[in-house]
Amino acid sequence: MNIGDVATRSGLPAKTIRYYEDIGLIAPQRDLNGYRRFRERDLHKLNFLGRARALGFTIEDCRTLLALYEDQSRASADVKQVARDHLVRIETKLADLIAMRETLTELVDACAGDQRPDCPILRDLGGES
Amino acid sequence: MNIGDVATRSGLPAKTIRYYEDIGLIAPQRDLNGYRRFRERDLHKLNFLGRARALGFTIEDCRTLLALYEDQSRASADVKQVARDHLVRIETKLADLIAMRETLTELVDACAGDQRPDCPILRDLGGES
DNA sequence: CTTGACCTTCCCGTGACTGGAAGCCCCATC
DNA sequence: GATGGGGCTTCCAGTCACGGGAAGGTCAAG
Repeated sequence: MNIGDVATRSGLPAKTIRYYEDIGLIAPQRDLNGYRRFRERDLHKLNFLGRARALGFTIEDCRTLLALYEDQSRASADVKQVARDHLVRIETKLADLIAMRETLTELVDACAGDQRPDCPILRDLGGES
Repeated sequence: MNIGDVATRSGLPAKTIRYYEDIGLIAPQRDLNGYRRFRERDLHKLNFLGRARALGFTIEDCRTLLALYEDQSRASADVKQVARDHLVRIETKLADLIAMRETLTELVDACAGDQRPDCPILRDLGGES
């Protein structure tokens, strides 16, 4: 398979796949003409990466997870720890976003949204609450 | 006031304040020695920016909001639109994060987290659901 | 006069890509 | 055999909102 094929089959942009090779997540072979040659194993890794990224894992998390995936003597505790740490990051972000949403919703609701200049949103941002 | 003073009083790092000048959000005067000289008005703007950023508005949003703030003939509808657009972005991110949290929570709960290699998290990422 | 805290500019790095330019390679068609 | 078009390659630059750190000027205190 060439890069275009794995791009289609993995759903990842070719650019991203090249990037993943750059940073050492995958190591496809090369044809004589310099083209990357992907095997099923590479495609499988890319799918793994796509799913992990979709769950919000960082690239470094992905590197760790991929190593654990390929390590038959891993302890599931190590995998679980990576996932749990990530879950904590997600919870933190969620809390931040929920707080923002609450404040913003209040402000938006309080704003008339007409032609007049008077605006509770700007009053709040300006510190004149 | 020098930059250190406004940094303390606004809660923004000096680096950030210089950056805001770079991109034209503020325009403090200069002393003869080249030091930035901030007046109350500048500090007020920085507080405005700090609050807007804390609500997750992008820098470009902040630029728009600041312009509206200083425009006495603004329509509150314009402010409201910026806020509402931002709210939509937040809702989208929230939905994404909540979906991630759900999947991750399920996977973490299903993982024994012991010394054995068997792991539902890796099975899922590997596509062997 | 020296010390140390401040200030200045400048450049590089972050994360995870994305866009684009310049240039091969391969296959099909005329 | 020329040509056209699509796919592949590398490399460079940009994104967003700063942060780190170097090299050097400035200022007030002791």
